[in-house]
Amino acid sequence: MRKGELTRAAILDVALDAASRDGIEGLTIGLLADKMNMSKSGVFAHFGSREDLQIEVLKLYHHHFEQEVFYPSMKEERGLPRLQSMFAFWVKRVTVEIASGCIYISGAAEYDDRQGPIREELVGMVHAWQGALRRAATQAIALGHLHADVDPEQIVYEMYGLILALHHDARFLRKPGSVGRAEIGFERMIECYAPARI
Amino acid sequence: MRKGELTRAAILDVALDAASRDGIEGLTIGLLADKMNMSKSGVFAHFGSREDLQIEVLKLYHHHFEQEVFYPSMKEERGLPRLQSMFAFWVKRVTVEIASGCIYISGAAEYDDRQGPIREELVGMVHAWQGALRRAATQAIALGHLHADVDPEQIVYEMYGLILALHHDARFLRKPGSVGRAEIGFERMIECYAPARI
DNA sequence: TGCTTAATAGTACGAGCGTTCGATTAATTC
DNA sequence: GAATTAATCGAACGCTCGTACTATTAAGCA
Repeated sequence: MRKGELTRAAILDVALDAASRDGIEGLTIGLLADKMNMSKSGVFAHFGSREDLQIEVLKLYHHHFEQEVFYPSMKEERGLPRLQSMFAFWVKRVTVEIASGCIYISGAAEYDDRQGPIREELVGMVHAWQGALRRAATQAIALGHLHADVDPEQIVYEMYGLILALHHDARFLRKPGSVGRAEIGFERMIECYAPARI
Repeated sequence: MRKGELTRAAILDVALDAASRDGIEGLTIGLLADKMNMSKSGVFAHFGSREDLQIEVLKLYHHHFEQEVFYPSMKEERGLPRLQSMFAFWVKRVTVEIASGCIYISGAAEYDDRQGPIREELVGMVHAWQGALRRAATQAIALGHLHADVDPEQIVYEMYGLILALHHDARFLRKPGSVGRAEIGFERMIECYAPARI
């Protein structure tokens, strides 16, 4: 591996950390240069522009998310177990992230009104994750783990809400006990949407 | 009313609009000056600092929120009707805001890691609203409208999650049908937490 | 080791930021 | 209408930003 690729990766690591804290829009080449003990132009040279750097950071975050949440839960058997596993890993990830922040969530707030490639990238990633959740929910319904009348989109919506509330209460309000509430809310939802008893 | 107070109010109106779109941190004196057809220093003179301006904008938003959500629902009778009314007015407000954005929500993302007076102001406002929700939920439980074993905090948590998901899906993802999902989720939660049948 | 190419540093530019200050115009009061 | 105070402007300051250039140093390879 060439040296350039190595530094580039190191910069992206630092950038991901900074973006988790201050948001994608808070990323600054000068700040990265400081943290890397490099010159601004030295950092800049690795990316064609600030926007390219921001998109690379997004892709790196997406990769981490896949590794820590998506792939592990895909090992679980299809249907409800997988859906529960997805939620559990997701909660776990957000819990760890409470000190730093989830870029999907902060990014959604930053780019809900802007347009351009960064927004597109972000929307694509969230769509991908919501799609995975929807598929798992659909399978859970098809396998009879959940009531046949339930709309999978509704399940995705409520799961997302529970995670957003977790991020909000734990990270912004710094309120203890939020993780437990997310779990209780999820269990209650699953119970509620359970198949009709015979 | 002096002329100064009038322009000040006009600036704050424009600033609230801009902050709803681009966030509190996106507020810029130069931008306001442009929109007001004034000089930067002319705008600046009405506020001691940018930070003061931002806090005034927060207070103005809080006032609107109270007028449109809090006070109307307090007219409803205590317990479940009031809680339902709070949710309904809240949904209505966020729905209208989809084009511009809710400052409580975007602010939470912007200031979850910063500190200072703006964060304090924001946290205080959200606390106040969550407190109002908790009181309503507590009353609903006390009046037997909801099951005695339910934790009021859990209800506030889930209501907040439904609204956050609405803001996320409708405003960021621009996904249709989100309002319906918020309502379905709320109704299901109420049903779930209904008092035990005799 | 020497040559070629990659990686980094240094400097500069123009723009926008919040803020200060003195001048100037407009509104209010007598 | 004159005197006084309030409101606004204009220019400037120091800062940080992304980016463009050229020079310099380090790495990779023959």
